[in-house]
Amino acid sequence: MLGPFAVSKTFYITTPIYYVNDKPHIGHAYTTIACDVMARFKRLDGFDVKFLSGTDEHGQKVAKAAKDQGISPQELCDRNSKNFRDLLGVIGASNDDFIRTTEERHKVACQALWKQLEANGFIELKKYAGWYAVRDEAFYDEGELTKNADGVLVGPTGAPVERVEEENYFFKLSAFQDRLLKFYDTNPDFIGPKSRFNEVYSFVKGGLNDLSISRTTFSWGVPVPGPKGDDPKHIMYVWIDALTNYMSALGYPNTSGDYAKYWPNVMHMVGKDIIRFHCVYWPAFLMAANLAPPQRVFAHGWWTVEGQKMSKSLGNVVDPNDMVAKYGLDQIRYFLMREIPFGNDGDFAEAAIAGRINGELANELGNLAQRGLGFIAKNLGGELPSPGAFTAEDTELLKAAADIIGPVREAMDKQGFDKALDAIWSVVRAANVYVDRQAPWALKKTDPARMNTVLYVMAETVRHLGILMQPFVPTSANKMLDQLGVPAGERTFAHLGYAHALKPGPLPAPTPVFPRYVPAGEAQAPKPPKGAK
RNA sequence: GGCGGAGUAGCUCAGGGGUAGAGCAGCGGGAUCAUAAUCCGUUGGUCGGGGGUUCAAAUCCCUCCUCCGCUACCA
Repeated sequence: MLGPFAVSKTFYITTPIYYVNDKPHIGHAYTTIACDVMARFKRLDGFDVKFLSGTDEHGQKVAKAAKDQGISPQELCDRNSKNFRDLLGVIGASNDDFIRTTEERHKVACQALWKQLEANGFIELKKYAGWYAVRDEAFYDEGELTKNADGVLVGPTGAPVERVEEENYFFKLSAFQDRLLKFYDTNPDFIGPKSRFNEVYSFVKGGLNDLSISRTTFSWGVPVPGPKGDDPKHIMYVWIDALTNYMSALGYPNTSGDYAKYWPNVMHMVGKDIIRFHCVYWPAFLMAANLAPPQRVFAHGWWTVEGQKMSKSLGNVVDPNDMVAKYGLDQIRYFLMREIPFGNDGDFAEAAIAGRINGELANELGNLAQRGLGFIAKNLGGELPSPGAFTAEDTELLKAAADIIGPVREAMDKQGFDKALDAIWSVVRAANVYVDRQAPWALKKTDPARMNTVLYVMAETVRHLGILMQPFVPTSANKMLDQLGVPAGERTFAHLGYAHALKPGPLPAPTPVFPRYVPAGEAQAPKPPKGAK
């Protein structure tokens, strides 16, 4: 199956904008790593890629936090936005841009979109009276309220509510039910995984209410544009502000340049908590402005920690900095992409992480490279030998390594990271079997020419694996390719296959690429070999 | 309450009318190039319970139980 992006060869991928009041944790890292893997994969596959991340900086909670700390909201945003920007570096993200909703380019884009929606007749001013919870920044219906133990009226989240009468602008979301359903029908790949598609579909089918899109009770936001400059009373409320970031970063309302190049060839990666906003509101906003909806939204799951929900009160919130320091960056990236089918929830457990690192990265892949390159270093003076004629076994392995990009690409087009790695691992395992069967250490005495061919086939297979693993473990994969002497410009998927095979000659001294992980406090002593007396 | 998903080996999961599968863990063996890694073999399951359709059901139908997601509503 061709992916939705196969036609135009540009690919725009976004993380959500992270709320500056939050502290970066493994969940943020997960979303961003998934985007980064996609972005790197598409670049290696010949796409012109733009990868965006950023921070969401408006709202009452930010204003209040700043006030509590005696600083301006902008100061607070500057400080906290940096935490997320720093995280990108920590996890090796290759983003091309970083957008902040307090930037001028974003204000311009939001106001332009607003004016377009207004001109098209989809915004109206309505008096609204309702129960408002400051803590949740949300209105609740009368029926949703309960009295808590102290007799205070609270919303479904337990947040106290107050009666508020406000004049708000509303977006006529209700007008889009049919158009959205038709859009889903004709774009069955719009939402992944499939189960989320069905949820969104049935939500829209159940009917849509108009959406309040402005606030007058606080001022930390993008001003609503009026006929003569900004409306002094209203600021835009959350989603119309937040979602627009994806277009602000393309230069909207300028529809030439990046906008023309990348929109709507975009994929939004989101957590499952914000799927409705991306799959219902966002396409509706865009349709209302005569713009094309995005091509795909993928909602990923949550991580528990050792089987428990991650929460501040449990004190088990995983700091990405700690994890990277403890296990290694590529190791964490690999674990997060490999452990679960993307879209499912997963468990961030020491035993599982160690198992993946040692069993797969160190033992199977890392050791494969090291046993081959180490052999060449020790027995052939570090010279990659010239191969002789290939046997059926040689050809079979080389072909498997060269052809696996097909299934890998197919998996990646559906964000099946685990499936892609599964496919790559079929080659890793085949290569280890090959080495055992060919036994170059035995050929050393009996048939050195054949030994040379076997070592060459090994090295060439590792070259393929190095190229294929770059999106997932960029540093380590490139280290592998360095050790094979593969030039930096010859590491894309176009260089898979025998046409770009390794040239015999001197290689740098090999060192193991994926160290084994030894849990802190555990003895370094390895378990005794099987059959040891 | 409604809609949807799930329940298969110790663990994580795949399969979806025709002899129950993979990875990990376990057990046995081989190899000794390598990060004590690798390779081969193998134990293990009346496929959530019950009923039905069928020559044949993990698979289709009914029903019940348990878990999860979305959604609605009541006081």
